[in-house]
Amino acid sequence: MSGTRTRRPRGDAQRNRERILAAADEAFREQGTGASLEGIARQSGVAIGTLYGHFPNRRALSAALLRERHAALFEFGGELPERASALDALGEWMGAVAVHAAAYRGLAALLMESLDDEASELHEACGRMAAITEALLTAARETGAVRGDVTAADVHALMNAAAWMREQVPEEQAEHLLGLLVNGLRPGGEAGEGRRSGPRR
Amino acid sequence: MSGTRTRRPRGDAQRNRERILAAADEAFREQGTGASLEGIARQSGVAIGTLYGHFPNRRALSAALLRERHAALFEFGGELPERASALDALGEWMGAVAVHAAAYRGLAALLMESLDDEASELHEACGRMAAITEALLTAARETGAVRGDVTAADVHALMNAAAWMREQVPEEQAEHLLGLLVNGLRPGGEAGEGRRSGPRR
DNA sequence: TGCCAAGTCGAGGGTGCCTCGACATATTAT
DNA sequence: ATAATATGTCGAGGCACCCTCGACTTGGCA
Repeated sequence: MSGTRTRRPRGDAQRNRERILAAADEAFREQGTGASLEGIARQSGVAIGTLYGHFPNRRALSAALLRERHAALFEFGGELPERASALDALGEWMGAVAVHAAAYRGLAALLMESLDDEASELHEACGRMAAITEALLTAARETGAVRGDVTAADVHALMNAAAWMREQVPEEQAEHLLGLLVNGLRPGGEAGEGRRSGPRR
Repeated sequence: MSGTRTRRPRGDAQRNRERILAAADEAFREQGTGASLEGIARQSGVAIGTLYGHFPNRRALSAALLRERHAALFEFGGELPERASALDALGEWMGAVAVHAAAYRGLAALLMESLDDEASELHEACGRMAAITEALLTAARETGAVRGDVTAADVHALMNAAAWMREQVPEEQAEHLLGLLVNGLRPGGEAGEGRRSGPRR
């Protein structure tokens, strides 16, 4: 009857894992989530097989890389409701997510598809993001600052679109564009299948 | 002194060119602009070298594929000013471009970077798109329906973001999201560096 | 009919993805 | 210490793709 059912993880494995993560962060930052995994392995001084031993695929690697980052994001999101106006809180949240999702080129697309894909390593994180979005959106809607026909899924898409744009234009313009996106949530030109409607009668 | 300075182009070349374009259209449609060129060559029953003989690179192929499509788009854009409200015209234009840029996954990104890249085969098309955008935007701004701080570059980014989203969500939602984007152009929450400001005055 | 520019071919060198069996070694038990 | 073995590591190898280039073929024309 052994007390420790599993061996302690090997020290070299832990070291390698960390070196791979460091190299991957640098590569993804510079070349996007499509960066060469062989290059990352090379950079970490590890064989390609070792990299795959630690991370079975590209998404697993991204997910590991994003774990802490996500934690910080969620914490920030949790504190937002105490902020000034509900619309401001929502806007800040969208900005934070957009910045986050623009960390690596291609990440926004990854997050976008992971919302519905249960198999994705990023699915859980997306779920938590969605919950925060939902809460902030509901609060904003209740103050009448946001159109009634805007869903959390819409906001998710818009945040990621903001991140996508951030990959393509200078930061200053990206900031401005985010302002336009948030502005679009406000009541005004309800598309409307027939009825014109105001947010809540 | 020959009258015809150049030989008539060979018939087989013309035929091959067309078969390549047809295969490329199908492949891009299904797999995005990143589809395998070797696969396209295979599909057209042509050797890979032949494909490269006709189109020196992927962008040239996309550009050829888009030429007619672009012509139709520009014509539509030219007629728009005669439409109802200036804001509606702008909205319709944005929708048309978004649909266009979502024809192939990845095209929106291509169009985005081609606006500034003079070397791109798509640069000219982007320029014409920008001119139309500019005209419609100016008209809309003059009616006071659009915020003063919105530039044509902003609209370009937004249209392509709409296309990007269209690649990721169901069509119906995409349509709705476009409505939100257009709504964001309207006066209301001018970002403002410090001053809160009203739209004009 | 025959010349030859225009077009076609596909091997080949480079890169990347991912798998898998052989091999190495850190940890634990003796 | 030493051996036993679970845990890691290695990198060749099969496959796909990109793109180039020299050898070859063929359609248009005189």
